Amino acid sequence: MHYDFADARAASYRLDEQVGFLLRRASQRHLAIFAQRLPGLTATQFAALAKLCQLGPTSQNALGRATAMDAATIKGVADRLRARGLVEARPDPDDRRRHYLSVTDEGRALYEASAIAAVEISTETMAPLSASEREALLALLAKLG
Amino acid sequence: MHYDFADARAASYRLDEQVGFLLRRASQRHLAIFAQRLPGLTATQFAALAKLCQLGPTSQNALGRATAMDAATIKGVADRLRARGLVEARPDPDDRRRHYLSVTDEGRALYEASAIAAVEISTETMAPLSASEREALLALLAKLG
DNA sequence: TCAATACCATTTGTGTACGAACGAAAATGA
DNA sequence: TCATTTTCGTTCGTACACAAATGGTATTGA
Repeated sequence: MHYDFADARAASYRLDEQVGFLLRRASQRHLAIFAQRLPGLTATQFAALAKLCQLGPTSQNALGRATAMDAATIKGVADRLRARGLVEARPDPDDRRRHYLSVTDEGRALYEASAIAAVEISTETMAPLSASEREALLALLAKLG
Repeated sequence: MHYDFADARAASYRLDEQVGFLLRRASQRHLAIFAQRLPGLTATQFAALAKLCQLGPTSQNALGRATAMDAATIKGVADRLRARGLVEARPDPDDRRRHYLSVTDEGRALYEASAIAAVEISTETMAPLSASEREALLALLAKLG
């Protein structure tokens, strides 16, 4: 049997050295920590809530862009936040395509009560890293945006 | 109105500096590149296929552990790989709970034909980074496992 | 004015991803 | 031997994430 380049290539493929795999594992770690520290609110839901608090009334798609979510994704997230009374939607009188989303008092209260935990979740996720390593990781990930 | 610590905290929360958000965005970037370069096979499916090629016949849950997938998740992935004829399942005579998974000839051929692209996807995902930055990122992400 | 274009929200379908619970089967220990 | 515990595969429910298609609305530019 002759030496097969495809075999050599395939044998040398190391899953645990691929970015995609490592990103997936790191995300799993983060989501597990988030669910434990802030149960009842997912990471994406918190991201949307936080952005909406800071931006003020915003259209649904615009909020999606601000939080790196697809139009179809932000819809589901917004629906769940509305169902829980954290966010409310009103039609835009100037543009009948738009639904303005805004945070309710309850939503703002939950956001403010959760902000500390949210930051702690970030540091806990990166707990295996030193302070300078954490900085480096954030800078490197930001470059991939 | 008195100075409110919660307000200050909430105002200083920066979504785009949180690991979770950056990890999500980096994963989106990676998955988009993967889907473009290797259409018809998802990143998770390829990971399972690759591991199974390297491990040889393996039980479903064991393959899940090797690829960092939940038992419920690996089941769906394995089902789709089996439906496409890339993987086949056989009962383990020694342990009647087990289904041994193994790669078909077609599955192995697809894996070997895709291995180059898989590595290129990794480097393309990290294209905005220099060689040393890529090394650093992989090392930092590995520490979070 | 009218047509092309862009944007908004929604729906459908597929594929992860996890928790929780289940029955069957195996391994362990007293 | 018997009871406890663990493992294996499965199912259900919830929540992202994206592609693609739809229909409504606004903007623009000829």
